[in-house]
Amino acid sequence: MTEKHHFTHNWDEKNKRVSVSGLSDFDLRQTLECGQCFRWNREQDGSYTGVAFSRVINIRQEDRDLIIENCTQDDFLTIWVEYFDLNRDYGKIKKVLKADDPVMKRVISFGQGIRLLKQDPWETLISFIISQNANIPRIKKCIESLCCQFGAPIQQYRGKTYFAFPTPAAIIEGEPGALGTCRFGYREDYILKAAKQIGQDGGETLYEAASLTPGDAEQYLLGLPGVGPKVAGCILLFAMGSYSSFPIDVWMKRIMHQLYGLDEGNLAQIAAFAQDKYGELGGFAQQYLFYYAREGKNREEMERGSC
DNA sequence: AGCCAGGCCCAAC
DNA sequence: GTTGGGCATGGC
Repeated sequence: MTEKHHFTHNWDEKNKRVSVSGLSDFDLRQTLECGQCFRWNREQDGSYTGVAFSRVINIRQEDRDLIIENCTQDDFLTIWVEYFDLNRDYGKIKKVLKADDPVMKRVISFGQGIRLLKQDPWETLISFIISQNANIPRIKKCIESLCCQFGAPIQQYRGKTYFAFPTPAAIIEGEPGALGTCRFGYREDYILKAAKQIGQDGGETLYEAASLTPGDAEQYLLGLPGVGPKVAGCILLFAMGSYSSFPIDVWMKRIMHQLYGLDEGNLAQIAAFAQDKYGELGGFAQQYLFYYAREGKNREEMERGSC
């Protein structure tokens, strides 16, 4: 019994273009700019070009359609359907979260088209080690630098060279001192140690962690250098399909205080509240809340700038 | 200029 | 087991 498809797709083999139509609850911009991923760049025409799983694509949305350029049908089916979580019924999820919760009704209306991307665990691990005590523009720069320095070139696309996310071996065997040019600061040591540890078995343990129970997977992740509860939560949620995971950072603390009156300093209280209120859907709730928190900041800045 | 950023580590209780 | 200071760096 396969899951029901909520979309149809066509492909143009000659032009390497795949068109997806009939999507609902999908907003490309919200999905790619809500802070879960760092390697997508918005082009002049509103499309996005990015790299995941060593493939370069350009993607744009027109109403309920997606147009994916530089993409074979095979890649669409084996990579991008899962990456963009196209088979999940987000209408149902939002309905459950909104039931008897006016807060979530408002929060979800802001990010109604967010999807949880299914990303690569190794890339997600390193990306969120980098993310600690940094802001999103800086995280993007660090990752870009890492990929340019150590990643394998994939292809020239529209005049630019795109690089794969580097393997652990590529990072370990890179030019001594090259890591320093990425400007990771104190995170550099975590990254090098993580690369050594993960590279030891070719990433096997990390990739198998996804099939453990969420609790066991979290315990494994917490043993990696530079990985604490928040980073582990992001890896579980964005790469391992643990959708009950509810990563709590400074934005989440603030917004949970603002919206639900919880104590910002009491991490355990916030976690327990989320577990109780959102349960298995915690990860989805977390993304809507995080987006709302950051959108709210952007709104304030716009308002300040205009007067 | 100075505060803050998708926190974690480690020492001191 | 909990708490708090220190932490490289750059965005804003």
